Amino acid sequence: MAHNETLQYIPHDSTRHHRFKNSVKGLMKKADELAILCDAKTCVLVYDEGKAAPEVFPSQVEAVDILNQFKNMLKMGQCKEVMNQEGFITKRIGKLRDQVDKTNHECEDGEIRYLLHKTMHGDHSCLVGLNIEELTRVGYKVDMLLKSISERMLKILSQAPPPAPCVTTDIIDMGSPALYPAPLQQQESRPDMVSSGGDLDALVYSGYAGASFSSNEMMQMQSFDMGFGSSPFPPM
Amino acid sequence: MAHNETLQYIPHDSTRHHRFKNSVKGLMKKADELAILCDAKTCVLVYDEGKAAPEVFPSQVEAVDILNQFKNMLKMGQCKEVMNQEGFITKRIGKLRDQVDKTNHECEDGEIRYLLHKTMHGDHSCLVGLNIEELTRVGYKVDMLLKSISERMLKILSQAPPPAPCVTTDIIDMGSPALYPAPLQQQESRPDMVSSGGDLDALVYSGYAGASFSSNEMMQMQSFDMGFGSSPFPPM
DNA sequence: AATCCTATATTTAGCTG
DNA sequence: CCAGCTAAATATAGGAT
Repeated sequence: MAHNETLQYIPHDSTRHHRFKNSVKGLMKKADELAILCDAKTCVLVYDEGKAAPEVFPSQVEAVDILNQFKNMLKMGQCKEVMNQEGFITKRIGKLRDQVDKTNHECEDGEIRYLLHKTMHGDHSCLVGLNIEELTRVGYKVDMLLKSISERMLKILSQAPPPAPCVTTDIIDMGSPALYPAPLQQQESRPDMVSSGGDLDALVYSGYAGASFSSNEMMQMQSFDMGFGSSPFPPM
Repeated sequence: MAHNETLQYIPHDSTRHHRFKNSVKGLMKKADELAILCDAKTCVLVYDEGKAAPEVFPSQVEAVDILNQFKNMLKMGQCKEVMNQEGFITKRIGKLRDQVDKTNHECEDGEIRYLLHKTMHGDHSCLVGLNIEELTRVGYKVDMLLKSISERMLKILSQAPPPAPCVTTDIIDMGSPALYPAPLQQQESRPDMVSSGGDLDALVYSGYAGASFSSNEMMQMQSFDMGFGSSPFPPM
């Protein structure tokens, strides 16, 4: 940076773009140095004005790792903030967290699955009675579900069919069982399930025409909606 | 960095720590410059070796925003990578994504809730038949649930009771209904639910002694487990 | 747009207090 | 641990290809 320049937005496009490129390069280099010299995990994201894809260091996959670590830390860190505000209970909470770690291993998954099951039916009130440990376990389960969904998205996208058939303005039908016979984990038919892939796909687009769930189940599902803000999955 | 120094881990503690501090400061300054001069959103995370809390720029809250934006972009961006690999279908996929945006608004939530409901019962095979749009909607629902859980954790932690009563090596019982009467969203009792807070709490600690769900439901829950990797919620 | 060039400004390592 | 100092190294702006 020039010594007496007033550090404000550069209006001239060419100059600004030039600067952007160089600054990003510099940032990345410094980040790399730091990571190597001090064995630090560093992550840099830079979104150019308006652009959708950011510059990323060290790489997208490593960045995601570090970002997850960060989000995880934040969740646990909320604990620490409270601690600092109320310094006198710091030690006690530390003890409790150790205790939580210990009891984590003593609990079986069954209870958590039950709580998750209830919550998915819309009964968020049942979360009210839980402590950190239990919420974490429920959260973990939910996160596994998210991962499963993400993996499905990736698989579908990487299986994108060559443009030979059936694609103009119609919605893509990658879900068609003819094109993508389900690899799937479990396929025994249960009384509360419609069979699989193709049927569901049809179901979605036909507005429930063939659905076979009870109105009781439907009510439970309706009550699941909550009004929270920003999410990796946009509300659309 | 000295010009001919071989860019490797600095073994001497004091020197390394000094370097760490200065480098972080430099990184942050550069990041700030870049953000101002080019109106870029920048985010820097640096984890010192072993330390739990990273250095963060520009701030924790802004970082979380940018990080969410990044994760969101990645999900949608997986599409782009495939596009680049198969350049000739780029335009077609672009069209399809527009179509997806359009149909997003035409679909009611009901179908998604139904799919989510099935998935939560362990039937991940039903995700196989879905396209990006639908997976995104399911993912959004799940994410709302994660948020709800996180909020509960925060609430519990910020309500951490002063160390007056009942805390030595026993697990903390913040969930006790006497201390934290449920504020709750919905409380009509349904045939498939045990009532709420206190009962559940007891349920968890007593190993299902009073649970009132069918063995059929239990089997469905058992099948929910999946084997995926890293998560903001540690497997414990 | 990407690269090279170079004078100048800024950053940094290693000390010293 | 922090702050100031200075020589040396690096980064940057602006112009040319």
